[in-house]
Amino acid sequence: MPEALPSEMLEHVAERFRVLGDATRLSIVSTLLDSGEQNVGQLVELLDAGQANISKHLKVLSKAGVVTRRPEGTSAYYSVTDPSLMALCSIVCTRLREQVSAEARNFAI
Amino acid sequence: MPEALPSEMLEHVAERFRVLGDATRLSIVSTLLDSGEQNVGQLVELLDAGQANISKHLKVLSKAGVVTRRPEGTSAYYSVTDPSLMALCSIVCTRLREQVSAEARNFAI
DNA sequence: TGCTTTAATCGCTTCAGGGTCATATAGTGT
DNA sequence: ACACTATATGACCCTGAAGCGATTAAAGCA
Repeated sequence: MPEALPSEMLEHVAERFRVLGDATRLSIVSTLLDSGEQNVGQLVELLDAGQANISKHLKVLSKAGVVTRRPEGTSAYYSVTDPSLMALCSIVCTRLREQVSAEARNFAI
Repeated sequence: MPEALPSEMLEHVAERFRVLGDATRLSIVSTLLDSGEQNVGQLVELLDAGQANISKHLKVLSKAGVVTRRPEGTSAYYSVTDPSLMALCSIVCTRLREQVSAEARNFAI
């Protein structure tokens, strides 16, 4: 019987969750999912953040294989390529909503 | 049309991922999933970690609603109560394996 | 009322990583 | 070659959190 979480993978799985555990990075992937491929400048403007900051986060995301970089001229276009991302986020969102409503029920008691 | 990741939830979703983004915490939930409910002392022994450390992580996990605490005598028994946990971990594991094999293919080319 | 056991908390140190500014690098056009 | 633009990187500061030892708190028992 397979373990729920193989011990050799623990650190890797944690690392993946850590990549997603930052609001700025989530806002980047959210933007890419909503509006499709964007270059760094566009993301900087849309998210109202520092250029260096966005670049760094994009590096983290691309190193993790969440996004892919497509250079074009002096620009770099990024898009989400991780097919599991939507599922992960949607599971977490659903769970969070469940917890909120469960808490509301407890409060009512 | 709903956004992939509602902006009001960004920080909450990130926080949830952050809770799972630690190898020690993952080893705790992994143990609880494999062996069922355990008290703090048992976890300390199984994971060969400091008691204060485990207690702190359990607090984080229980605050996030991932595990539940059941006091009994001077002990405290914890178990996983988040139904989404398995799905999350299994998605990440699968994705990681995909990436590894994809990398292996690229290397072969 | 102590005494023991178990867990939670406090104080502390250390380190990873997020943010920013400044600089380097790379591509484009003149 | 030079200037201009877009992105990446380096240096730095600073906060958050992990880990540890010591202490406290709570439950059970003599």
